Amino acid sequence: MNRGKVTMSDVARLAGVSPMTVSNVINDRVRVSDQARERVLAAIRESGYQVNAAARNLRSGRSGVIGLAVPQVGNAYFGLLATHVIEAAQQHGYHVAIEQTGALATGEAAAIAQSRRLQFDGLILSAVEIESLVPPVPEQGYPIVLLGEQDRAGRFDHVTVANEAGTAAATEHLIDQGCERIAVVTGGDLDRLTMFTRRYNGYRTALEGRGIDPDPRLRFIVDALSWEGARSTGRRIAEADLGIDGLVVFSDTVAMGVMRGLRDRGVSVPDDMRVIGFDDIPESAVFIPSLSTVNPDHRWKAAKAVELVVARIADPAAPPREFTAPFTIVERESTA
Amino acid sequence: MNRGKVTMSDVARLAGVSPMTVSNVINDRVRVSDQARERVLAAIRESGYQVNAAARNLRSGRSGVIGLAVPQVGNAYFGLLATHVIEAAQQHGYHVAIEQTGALATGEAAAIAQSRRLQFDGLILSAVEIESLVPPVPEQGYPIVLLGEQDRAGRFDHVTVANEAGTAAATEHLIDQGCERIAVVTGGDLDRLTMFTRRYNGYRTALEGRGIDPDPRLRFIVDALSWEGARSTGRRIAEADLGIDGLVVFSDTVAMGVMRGLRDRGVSVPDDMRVIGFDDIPESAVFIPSLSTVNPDHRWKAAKAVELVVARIADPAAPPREFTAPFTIVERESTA
DNA sequence: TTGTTCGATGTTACCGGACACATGGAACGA
DNA sequence: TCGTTCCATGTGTCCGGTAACATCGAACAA
Repeated sequence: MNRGKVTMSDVARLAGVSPMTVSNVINDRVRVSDQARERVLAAIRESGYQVNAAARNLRSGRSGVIGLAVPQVGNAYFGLLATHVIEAAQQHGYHVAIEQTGALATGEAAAIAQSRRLQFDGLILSAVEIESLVPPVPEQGYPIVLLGEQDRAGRFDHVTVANEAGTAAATEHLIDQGCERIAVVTGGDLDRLTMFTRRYNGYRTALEGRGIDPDPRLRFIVDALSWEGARSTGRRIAEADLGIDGLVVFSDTVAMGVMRGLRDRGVSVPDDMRVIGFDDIPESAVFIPSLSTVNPDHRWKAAKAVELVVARIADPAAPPREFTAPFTIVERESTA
Repeated sequence: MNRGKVTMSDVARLAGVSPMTVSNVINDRVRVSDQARERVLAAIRESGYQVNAAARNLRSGRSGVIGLAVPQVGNAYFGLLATHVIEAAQQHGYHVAIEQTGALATGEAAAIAQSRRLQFDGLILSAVEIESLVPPVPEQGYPIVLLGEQDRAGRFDHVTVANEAGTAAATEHLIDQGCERIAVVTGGDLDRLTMFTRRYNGYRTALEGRGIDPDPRLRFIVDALSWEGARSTGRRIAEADLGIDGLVVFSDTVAMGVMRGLRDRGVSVPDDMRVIGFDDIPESAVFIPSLSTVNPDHRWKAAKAVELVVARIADPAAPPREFTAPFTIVERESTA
């Protein structure tokens, strides 16, 4: 049993055929006689041959790997996403390599460049700053699928979630539960049309649809996109003393941090204040109290994104497509 | 600005030098005159040249990528680990590709094979089943560093956590807080010397050290390594009605699931029962109640693992080394 | 002046596959 | 019997870099 240094020629010699026949057997390309095939397979087994991905890649121009760039792998939401993407990619015969962007425009640009450099056949980019990339995405012609975020310019395939409709439904759920002073927690600045803005708009739309006038004082921006940032925001909300009895939060992780902050100040969920999140990460069902949320079919999203990348790899010239994942409202203790 | 099809020869032609000089500039290999270097750099900028990783890899035999294989990326602990490994690898000029093993022996074997096939220069394997691999790890000679788990046969470099000592300290902390009937939650079967067994042993050792006779009825095996499995185990513990007032759990995620199960049955933490976990994932500080736990310096672990893999890539023949991460006990609400 | 040395740069071959095309023999029709 | 067709397999080349070695000119010593 040799150690990785067996080449195709070695196998060919062992099997008494030409290297090309070995290649044909491996890739199942053209018809090979059963006899030759079996001799080759035996030789492969015997020698422990493994194809050299670099060589194949160099010649064929394909690596069989698609990149997945997310802000942070440590975040529960992205971890969940990654799991599903890996599964979906497997079904298409692709391998997934995960990148981190740090939720920065520079990180996203770097991930795109890196993805090309490492010969990934395509990239699924869970972008948050794609709009602000300067120059506006230099990498035309390279298969990129945006996940989660939309691309106003329509340059990319993308799979998005029902940001507005989902948040609106969440807000309505709070209203249905009897909440009358519903606050919202969002992030970033609202000048740009980011995920934050879209979800905030969903909140407003729902209130207005029910004849409630949105109170600007009830809009809270997280101090930072971290556990601590969410927690301190929760404290701030508790201290604001604005008679808030319902809270719409743009993500489950932040919602949990906020609930923790509320708890720090003695505010009880759902007795004093009902809270609903967005994402339905697994932790949400376990948290105390368990968190009501919007579930944007993760598996569907991942499968669609992979499907789109694979299609684009096959046909780089096709017009970009857009899909929105279906969602459902999950009712749990936090809004009981 | 061409699109990724610029080769080194193109750059060379543009700069009026030979491809080799371009290569030398890029890799900073031998002395190149400042004049030539600048012309080459200008040509690279102008043409938008990017090295073809596949070609470089094929010729040099190195990819600059190290693999990180973990049971599931969706798990908070492994997500955290991945974050730190990515950071540490960056400092050594390496890129990280993440694999999933599913915590299965077959998955781990596949990850090793895959890692070689994809030309990763080395692999950091967060293994749980490495001992049961048959044949006992076929991939000698390939740089593999085990993370978290030990390797009894001493075949691999590994970075482990203080499983026994950490759990013992956790148990002692409960005793110090006044607990008298301390149960333990572990996983898998205890016949093999897995992480579960080691942590369980730490629990026993601590009890015996304090003159307490371990009661076998106070040993609970999680129903499954999932949120639901942990939760139902928590319910089971509550229903057991064994006068338990302290609980040592082998991981934070499972501890949270268990606390959720306790809560389902009306058991209050820490009033009725104190709970301590292991890992100190970020969520533990946010959970309600916040979870006391053992913190096995994640950053240190990741940095060490990367350091080991880099060293092994440099010298495959060096004798395997072993390191144990330092730990601290973090006291929070769950044991207050 | 001429030979030596040394640093900068060019030349050659090769890494390990896969594509395009060439070849050769069996099967078949006329 | 001979030419055609077709299928299985082999040959040559190239993918885009880089290691090893060759070369060339300037600086220097004798």
